[in-house]
Amino acid sequence: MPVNSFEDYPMSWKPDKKQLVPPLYRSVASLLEYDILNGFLAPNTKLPPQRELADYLDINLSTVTRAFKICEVKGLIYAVTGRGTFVTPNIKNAIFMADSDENKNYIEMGIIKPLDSINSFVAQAIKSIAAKDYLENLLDYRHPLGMPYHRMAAKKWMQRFNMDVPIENIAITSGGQNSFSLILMALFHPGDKIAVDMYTYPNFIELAKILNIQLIPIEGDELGMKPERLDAVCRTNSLQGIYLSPSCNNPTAVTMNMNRRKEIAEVINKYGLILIEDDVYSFLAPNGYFPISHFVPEKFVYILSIAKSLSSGIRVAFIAYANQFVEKITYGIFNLNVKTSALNAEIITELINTGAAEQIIKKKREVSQERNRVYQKYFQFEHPSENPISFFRWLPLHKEWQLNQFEHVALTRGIHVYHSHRFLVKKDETPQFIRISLTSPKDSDELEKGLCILKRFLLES
Amino acid sequence: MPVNSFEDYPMSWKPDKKQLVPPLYRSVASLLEYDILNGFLAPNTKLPPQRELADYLDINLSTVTRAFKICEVKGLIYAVTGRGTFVTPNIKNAIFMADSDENKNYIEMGIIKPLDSINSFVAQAIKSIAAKDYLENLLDYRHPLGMPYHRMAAKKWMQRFNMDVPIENIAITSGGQNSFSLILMALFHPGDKIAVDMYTYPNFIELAKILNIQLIPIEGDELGMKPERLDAVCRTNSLQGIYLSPSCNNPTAVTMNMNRRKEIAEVINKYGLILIEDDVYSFLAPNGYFPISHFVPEKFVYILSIAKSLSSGIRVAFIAYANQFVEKITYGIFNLNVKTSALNAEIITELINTGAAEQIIKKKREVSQERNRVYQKYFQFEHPSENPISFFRWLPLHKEWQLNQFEHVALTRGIHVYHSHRFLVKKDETPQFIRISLTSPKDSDELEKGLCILKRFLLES
DNA sequence: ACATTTGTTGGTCTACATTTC
DNA sequence: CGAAATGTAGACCAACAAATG
Repeated sequence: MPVNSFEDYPMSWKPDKKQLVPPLYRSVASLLEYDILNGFLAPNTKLPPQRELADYLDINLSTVTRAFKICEVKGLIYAVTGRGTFVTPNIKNAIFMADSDENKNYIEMGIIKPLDSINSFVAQAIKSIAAKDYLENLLDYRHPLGMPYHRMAAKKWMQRFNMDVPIENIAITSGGQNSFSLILMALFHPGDKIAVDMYTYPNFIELAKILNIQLIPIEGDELGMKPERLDAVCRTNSLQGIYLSPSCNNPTAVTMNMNRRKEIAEVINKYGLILIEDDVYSFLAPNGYFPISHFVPEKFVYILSIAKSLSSGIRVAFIAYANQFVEKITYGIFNLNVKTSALNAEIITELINTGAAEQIIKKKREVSQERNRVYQKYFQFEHPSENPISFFRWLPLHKEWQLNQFEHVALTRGIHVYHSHRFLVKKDETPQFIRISLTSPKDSDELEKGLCILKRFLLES
Repeated sequence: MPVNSFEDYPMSWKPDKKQLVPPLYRSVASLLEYDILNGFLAPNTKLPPQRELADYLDINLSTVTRAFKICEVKGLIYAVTGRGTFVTPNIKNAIFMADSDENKNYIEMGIIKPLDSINSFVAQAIKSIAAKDYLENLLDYRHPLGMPYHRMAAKKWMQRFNMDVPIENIAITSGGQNSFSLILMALFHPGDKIAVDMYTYPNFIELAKILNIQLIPIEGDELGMKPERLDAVCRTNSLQGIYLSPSCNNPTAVTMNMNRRKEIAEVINKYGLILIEDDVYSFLAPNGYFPISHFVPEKFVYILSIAKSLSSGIRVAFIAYANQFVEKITYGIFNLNVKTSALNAEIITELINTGAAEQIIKKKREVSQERNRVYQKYFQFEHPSENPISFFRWLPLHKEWQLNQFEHVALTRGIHVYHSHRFLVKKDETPQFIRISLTSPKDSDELEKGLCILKRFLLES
């Protein structure tokens, strides 16, 4: 029996008690789902406390908890102990190129284009491969992890960035994002927890969400993630992995120095975490740096996408991994993709073996350096461990904004940029930033025009 | 307090009660996991009944249930109501090409090779594309779902098989398996249930296992899955989807006739299931057949891989889907792969638009027909709805075998074939079969040699 | 600083479904 | 065929933990 009458009590959601059929918790969940999906409950609505609902419906508290859990897993609501349960605002923060981006009337400084236009080597490589007589060898089912010759090229390219592993521990995948999918599926389970930087690559965040893997943001300082914070979190939570991009963290542009890498590696080893090291920006890092994976020999997965460095459209990445993951990753590749097209791997192999790859990254570093020089005419670097030739910059925002509001107003001014909330696992009101892509404008002039608009906009607002 | 003393009671697993720390259920689960992973509990060991363990450990029955559930989700054990709980034998049934398959001393009739060797058109297409001046347009980040021109080709190719949808409902993916991953990730949740044929494509089974999606096998007859059985299962269970391959079911080679397709579609619509239609063998089906998707316009996903029909190594598939899935699938592609290489899509587009694709499948149908003629010299078709030009055949086995035992003995005789247990969701002792690939032997002579060995082997054993 | 609000977690009980004998 | 064995599912309660004011 309900203790009180709720007739004139203002509850934000009043499910019809008569509609409840066993199993109760599922019944409640589907009523809630229905009301959210049909717009009867607006985004951000605070739902009644679980106890109150339980009382109103004359069922047990934990029955309501379970019902809410179902909706939370589906992403319909989110709950905060002590504060309450809320309807999720339907925002997708992941960053991808839309199809309709062709004839835009703004300057692109949001997504990070990889300076593909300065690069005619790839088309050249395709032509030279097409002329070869072993073409048909590239067109069958064999070598799901990559042909030995391609894995040799991958090894060589990794060595270029101070990562040295035998080809038995290397596989070819269909790009960086595909590698993340593979690793999260093959080495983790739903419900597992992975440590990430406070500000993290949004596409990794969204992927983890889809796979029900929980990300735990760890505070950092100017040098990146703080080892003592990581240690503290590991001590009280059971984490399974950690995702890092130490060459040039996206979005903060921080390059982690060798000392910090070693400290972080120590904590990783101490708690037996699986390290997922994303080294897509390795070609922008100082030459002598070793990957963190180097110091975590038992539990690393190292991902070297070539999307930013060599070619974005070919969809190839190289991954290297510790011995104990060989079987699971092999099986994961079978199950996720079967294999990556050997033709695509051959193209990248050609670039690496002819030395074209080296020329491409040399040129990209030069152009990016030039773009950063332009940036410094308008804004300054914040601290010395920011990567000086990063493709993007991270600028503190001094006024408080809503994500959508800020990005929208910027667009009406003629520039596309991203607000820091896209990069947060939990959208809190920490200090705000914007990420500015320097490589997406057509040329330095367009970049300068964009930065000029931005500077004026920030001064006015 | 335990009711009995278990000192001299023969329990197959006796965890140390003193090692239990709260939370109890997790503690029990990790003790069990430890003992399985370290070999103290052999595969197929029957664990003590949950009640007995609970009594022995002096904890509640459902605490043990929960502990076992954790291990079951991890795939360490499996439970059957009424029979007991058992340690999972560590068998991977998925079928993939191993790297070491080059110089084998047996005739390959296990995996299904797609007659790639009769096909030099693909290399030709690559050469012609390499010569084109728009090559660089294929090499960037744009058009994550596929360039409009490529989706037009996909539409055209689908129309060839009586599937007609606008290009807004079509996307290019990185092959059939990649499409399954995409669909299971984007449209389903862990714990969801999907109906499948009693005998199902093993790589779909393994993928579902990784993603914690439960497959429910439905009985069939000579025409494929029985509509009344599907209806009965849907009435008592809440299913979310169904996976079918009606053009030529793998492994049974059954082609579903139009009448059965409509009956199945009716049940699918009645219960609002999501249809996953795998039409990789459409090019082997009679010309006038409509896909089941045609009759499920609100809830279909139709997958047209070109791995068997046009080229296995290029890693491209076309998918078409109902309007309501457009957003989720688009977002899923972003998160899983970002995009599929436009170069690869261009190659297939070229094949389709030049008419080479049509020639390839014509030739493959002829060769497959010839191979089936050879097969009929040794064995007969079982019933009229088996696809007469299937790349593989499904042969009843009259003696009872263990999967590994049978395949191993066949190998020592010089032939590689697959036992029906690989295709079962639950390995029961139903009537047994073997799947024989007709297209993997080099030529008809080698096939004949293989069939000869097989026939002798089956007669002797 | 502490009591209050609110969500989370673990353990228990009971009814039920499936398989076996 | 029906009783016994065995696993499953739903609901409830109590202790706990995090946020709030």
